[in-house]
Amino acid sequence: MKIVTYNVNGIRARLPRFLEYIEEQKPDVLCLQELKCADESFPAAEVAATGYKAIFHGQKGFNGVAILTRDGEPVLRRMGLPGDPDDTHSRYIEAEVGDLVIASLYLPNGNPVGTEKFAYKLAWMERLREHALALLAEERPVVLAGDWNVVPTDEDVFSPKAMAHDALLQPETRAAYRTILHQGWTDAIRARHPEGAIYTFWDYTAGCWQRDAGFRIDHLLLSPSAADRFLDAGVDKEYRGREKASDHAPTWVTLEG
DNA sequence: ATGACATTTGCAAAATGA
Repeated sequence: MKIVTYNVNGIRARLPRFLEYIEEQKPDVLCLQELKCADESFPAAEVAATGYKAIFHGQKGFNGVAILTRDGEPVLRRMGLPGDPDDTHSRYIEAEVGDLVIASLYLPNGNPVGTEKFAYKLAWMERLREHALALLAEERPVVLAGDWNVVPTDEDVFSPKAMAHDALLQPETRAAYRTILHQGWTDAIRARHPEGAIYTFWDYTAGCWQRDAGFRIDHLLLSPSAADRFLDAGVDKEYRGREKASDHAPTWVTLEG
């Protein structure tokens, strides 16, 4: 089965791209981020017409996450991470999909470094660390899919020097990501492509797409029993070059079963 | 770089992104 994470940068602005992606790739599970719409503005009728079933956690203007399934339907487990009842951002949704647990997450960007936005990013990652540990304790196949807003290593960005001051590359950001990984998760893209650059995001500005100045920030983390079923992983890069594309490309893993 | 470009809100220009 093909499980995809796709930061759409506005579900309504991206509707033609989103619908053609479903039509062409027919993913079993599609995790979306940056819906940028309130729940009442979610294009439910257009999604229903595809035959996919969706659960979503929207927010007016920014954020917003969803999980869509081709067969059956996602059964909601939680919206929002535990650990901060005052957090109003719609950045996490988790569901049962068949025998899998699947999360669609949109980790805070955190720029600029040294502000409360960066502190919020690190605090959110600490809450994710705790929740990820609880998920592992269930000893089930789990996929943590999303826009992590983390460049794990210098190999994962076109210019570590140019981006050295960015929140996505900070040592604290990378340490927090590694701490989660080392709980026992498998980074599916790196497992399949152990060497070299493989990007999932290209900024709209400065001709970044045209000169392949990208970042690897969309990740699919597999629990041990999900990793046992690992088949393949990749980036549907071609979609980034289409008309009115998102600045992210769909990023995927295939699992047995 | 208070930058580039894109999206949303709301109807101008600010917020957000990475």
